[in-house]
Amino acid sequence: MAKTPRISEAEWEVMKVLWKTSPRTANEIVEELTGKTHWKRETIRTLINRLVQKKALGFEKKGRQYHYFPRVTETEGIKAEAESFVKRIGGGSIEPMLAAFVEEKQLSAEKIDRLKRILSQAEAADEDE
Amino acid sequence: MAKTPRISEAEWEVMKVLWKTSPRTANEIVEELTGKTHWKRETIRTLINRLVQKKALGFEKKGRQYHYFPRVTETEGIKAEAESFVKRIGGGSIEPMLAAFVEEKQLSAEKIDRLKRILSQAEAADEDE
DNA sequence: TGGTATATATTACAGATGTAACATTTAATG
DNA sequence: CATTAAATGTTACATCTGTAATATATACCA
Repeated sequence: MAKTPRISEAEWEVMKVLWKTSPRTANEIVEELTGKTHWKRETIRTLINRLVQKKALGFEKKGRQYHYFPRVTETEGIKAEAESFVKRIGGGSIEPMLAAFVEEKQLSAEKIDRLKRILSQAEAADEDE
Repeated sequence: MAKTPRISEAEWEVMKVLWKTSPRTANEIVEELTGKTHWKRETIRTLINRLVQKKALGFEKKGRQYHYFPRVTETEGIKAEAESFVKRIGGGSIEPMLAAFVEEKQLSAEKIDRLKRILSQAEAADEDE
């Protein structure tokens, strides 16, 4: 798989729309984002175009309209962000990060369980080596 | 506390040096980073100056030299990054992130334990509400 | 005290990002 | 077929980042 392109913060909002449902036309994307953001149509169009250039989005021409779809999966996107985060904090502790998650209440009981399981696996693998 | 300023990727490397030991002179910072990076002295000086402007660093004049020190703690820095990460992925799952950590082998058994404990606490708090 | 070495300060410049305006193409309608 | 409305495409411009080069101030030595 090719390297996940670097997706900026504003561009991410566009990706999220398409990760939810795709393909979608530019207008549909604009509609979804107007209300969530204060961006003008043309701003959103610029973001879409940049994402196409970066090959994070693809499109299919249907008559006069383009139907956009992601070429990077949400999981790939998140993983790339996570890696950049890890690289950045380097040796730093990741506890403040988990703490931030907790504060933001991003963690349902179910999610917590899944995370614990991931950690347990890591622990087991650790012992192996 | 004032808002943590936004610290770029390259700037983070400078912060990390000072989080390890501070205060330090520009030359000491340069010395530490030469070898780790390929940056020229002047590049590093630029980063330092920008960080001072952003108030992420402070300094004390000692004769001709400045002695720099962080005005943002490492924990604050990590927390800010984490928040930006959370905000970015929004509803997305954080599992790929933990998976990335695991892959990067950033997690010692001890760390894993601490993380599990944080998760357990979150779980408990969850039940409370 | 004037020159030199060494710090710091100013300026540079290209690419990425946020945020749009303006221009062009083309499908649909009269 | 000509006009228009709606897509898409091109250009803009300020700020932030990465990556330096050049200029200036100043402490110390001769």
